[in-house]
Amino acid sequence: MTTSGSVTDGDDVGDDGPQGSTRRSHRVTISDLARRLHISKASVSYALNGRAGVSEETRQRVLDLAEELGFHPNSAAVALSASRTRTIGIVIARDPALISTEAFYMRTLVGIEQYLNEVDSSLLLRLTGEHGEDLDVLRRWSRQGRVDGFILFDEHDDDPRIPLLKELGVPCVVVSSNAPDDSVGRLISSPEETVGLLLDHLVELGHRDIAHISGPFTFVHERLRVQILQEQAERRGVAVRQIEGSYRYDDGAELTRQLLADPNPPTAIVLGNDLMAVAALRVAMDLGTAVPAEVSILAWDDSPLCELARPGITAVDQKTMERGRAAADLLLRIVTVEGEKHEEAPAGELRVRDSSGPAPF
Amino acid sequence: MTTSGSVTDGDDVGDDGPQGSTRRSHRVTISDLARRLHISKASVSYALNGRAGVSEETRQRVLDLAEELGFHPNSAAVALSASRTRTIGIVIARDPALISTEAFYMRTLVGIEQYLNEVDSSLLLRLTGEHGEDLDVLRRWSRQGRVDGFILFDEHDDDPRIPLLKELGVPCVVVSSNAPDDSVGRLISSPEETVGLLLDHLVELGHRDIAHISGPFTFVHERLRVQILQEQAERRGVAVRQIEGSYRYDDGAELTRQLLADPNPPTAIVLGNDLMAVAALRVAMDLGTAVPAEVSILAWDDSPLCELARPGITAVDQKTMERGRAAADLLLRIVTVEGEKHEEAPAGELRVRDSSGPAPF
DNA sequence: GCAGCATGGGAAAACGCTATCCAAAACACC
DNA sequence: GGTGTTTTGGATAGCGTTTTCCCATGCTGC
Repeated sequence: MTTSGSVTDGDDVGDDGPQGSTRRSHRVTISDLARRLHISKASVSYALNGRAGVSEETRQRVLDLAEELGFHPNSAAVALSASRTRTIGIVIARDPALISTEAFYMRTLVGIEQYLNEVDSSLLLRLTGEHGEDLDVLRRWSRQGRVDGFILFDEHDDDPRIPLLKELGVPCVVVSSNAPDDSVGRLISSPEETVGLLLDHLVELGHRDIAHISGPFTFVHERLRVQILQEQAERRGVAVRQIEGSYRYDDGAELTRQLLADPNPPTAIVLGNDLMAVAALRVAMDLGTAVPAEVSILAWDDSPLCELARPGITAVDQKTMERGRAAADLLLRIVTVEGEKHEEAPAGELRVRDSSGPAPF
Repeated sequence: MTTSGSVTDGDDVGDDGPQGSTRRSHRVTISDLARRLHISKASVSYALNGRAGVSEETRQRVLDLAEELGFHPNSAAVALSASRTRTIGIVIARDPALISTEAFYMRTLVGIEQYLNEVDSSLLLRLTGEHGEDLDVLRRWSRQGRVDGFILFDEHDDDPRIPLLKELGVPCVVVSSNAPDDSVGRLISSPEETVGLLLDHLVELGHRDIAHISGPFTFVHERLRVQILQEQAERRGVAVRQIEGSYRYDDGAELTRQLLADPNPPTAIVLGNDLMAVAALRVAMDLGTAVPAEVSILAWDDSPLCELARPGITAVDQKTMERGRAAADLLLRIVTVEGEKHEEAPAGELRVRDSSGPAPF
C-alpha cells in the first residue's frame, strides 16, 4: 500500500506555500504528483509524456496538477534514464581576443540558439585557448555524456577532432565547405556560389587584375576558396594574385601596402575578413589611393565593421545566422533519426557598398 | 557472490577492443571498473573521489585502470546523486542583432569561461529575444535542476528576474552597478570610479560644457551613471547636458546632429556605447566639425569599433572580461560555500585616443 | 454465465553515481 | 590470547525519471 519509503500519506505534503525565504525550495517530482493524486509514478510519467496507459481523465488531472505546482522534470534524471541530454556542445578554440572581435561566432551562436529554442534543447559552450585543450573538452564531454552531439567550426588540415569524435561515437556536424567525404555530418557551403557572386560583381565593373589576401591556409575553407577562386577567375579570363594572410589587422595593412606599392597595382583587393578589409581601406587612404576610384576593396565576410566603415565595404554576407541555425537543425536530425548526414548551407549574398566601383581603365 | 545482475564473471567483460565502427561505443562506468578489479562500486567511488575508505594500493589500482580505460563519470548520474550540475546558466534577452554587434557579451562570456575552465564547470547559454521568454527559461532551468545558478546582465527597473530567482531559491549573481540592497549576489562596479576617470580627463583638457548621450534609462546602470555624473560634474563646476539615447546608430547620429546645431554646442560629447560614438564621429565629420579640435567625442564602453574608428575614440575600458570572470567566481562561491554575496568589480580604465583633446577655448 | 481481451494502473528494475551503514579483517593493548 | 580500536571493503539505499512486466477490472461474444 505504501507507495514510497516515507509513510506520511497524501495531501499534507508539499504544501509549503510561498514562505519565500526557504532556500532552494523543495523541487516537485513525479513522486509528489503521484502521492497527491493517489496514483503511481508510472501513471504520472505516462500522462506527462503523452504515452498510452492512462485514461484521458487521469491524464488531465495529472497535467492540471503539474501545471498548478509548476512541475518540470529533473533534467539529470531524464538524461540518466534516457541517455539523452537535449544539449549540444560547442567548443571554440581560438584566441579570446579574436573570438570577441569576430562577430561571426556570436552570430552563429544566435542562429543556433534560435533553433534550439524551438526544439527545447540547449547549448553547452566552451571557449578555450588555441592549445589543444579543445580535444580534451570534446573527449570529456562525450565520455561524461554531457552532450548529445557537437557542432564544429574552423576545420583545419587533418583536423584531429573529426577522427576523435568518430572514435567516441558522438554525432557531430562540421560547418564546412568541404566535400561530404566521411561519416560525420556536414553543413556544406559551396564556395562556388559566393565566389561566383563576388567575381561577377568585379568583372562586371571591369576589373581584370584582382588580389586576394586570404586567411591562413590551415583552414580548409580558406584553401578551398582560393582554389575555386583561381578556377573561376581563369574561366572568366581575369588574373588573381593570391596572398596568404592571417586575419590580423596589421597583417592586412602590411600586405595591402605592398600590393599598392607595386608599379602595377591590382584594381581590386579582396580580403579574408572584415578586420583586414578595414586595414586595407586605411592603408589606401593613407597612401592617397582613392577607394573605389583607384582600387576597390571587398571583404569575404560581412559584419558591422564593414557596414560602418567609410566608405562602406562591399562584402559577402555568408548568412551566418542562418547557417548556424541550419547546422543545429542538421545535428539534431542526426542525433534523433540518424538520417541524411549532409546538407547544403543557405546561399550567401553580396552586399554591395561604396568600397567597390568601376575599375580604373 | 554475483556482484551485479548479469552473471557473467570478471575479465571477459568490456574488452571489446578498438573495433572502431561500433556506434556510440559502450561507455565505461564504475561498475565496469569494479568488476574488472573484483571490488565493489563503492570502493571505486571512494578511490576516484579521494575519499577515505580504501587502501592506498587499491586506490592506485583503480586510478590506473580508470586512466587506462578513459573513464569519466557520467555527468547526469553525478548530478542526480549530488543535486549539483557544475553548470551555470546565462540567459541573454536582447535583440539578436544587438547581441552579435556588441562585443560586450562575447567578451563577458570569454571571461566567464576562463574561470569555469579552471574549476571544471561549464556554461549553459540561452540567447532569447526581448519578449519575456527569458523568465520562462530561468524558471524552467531552475525547476529542471539544469544549472546551479545564474549570472544576470542588463538589470532594469523592477527587474522581475530577481524576485523570480529568489522565489525559486536559485543562487544568482547580478552584474550590476547597483547597491547591495538585497539577498542576491552582486558584482558591484562603482560608477563613481569610471565617471571620475572620464571627468578628470575632460576637465583637465579644459572642457566645461559636456553633453552625455546615455543609453536607455530602463537600465539601472545607465540611470545610476547619469546620477553620479551629474553629482561629480557639479562638484567640479562643469555643466553636463543629459540626453537619453537608445544605443542605436541612427539615434546617436540624430542626437549628435541636434547638439552640434546648437548655437552654443558642447565641447565634448560622451556616448553610451561604441555604436553611438561612431555615429557621433561621422556626424561631426559630415558637418565639418573637427574632432577633437572643435568637439571631443568619447564612449562609455571600449571596443574594436572605438579602436578602429578614425580618429580612434577615447573610451572607458570597463574590463569586461575581468568582470565576467569575477562574476563567475563570485557565483561559484555562493553556490558552494554560501559566503559573502557582494563584491567590487575590477576597476575600469580610460583608453585615451585621438578623439578627445583640449577644449576649444 | 464463462472464456477471451482490451485497458487502466501498480510494482519494480534500470540508468550510474554517491553515501550510509556494517561486517570482516588487521592491529593495538593489557 | 582476549578485548578494543582502527582499516578495508561490501551491501544497499537513495537521487528522479522511464520502461517493462504484470495484475486487476470491466467489457465483449458465445
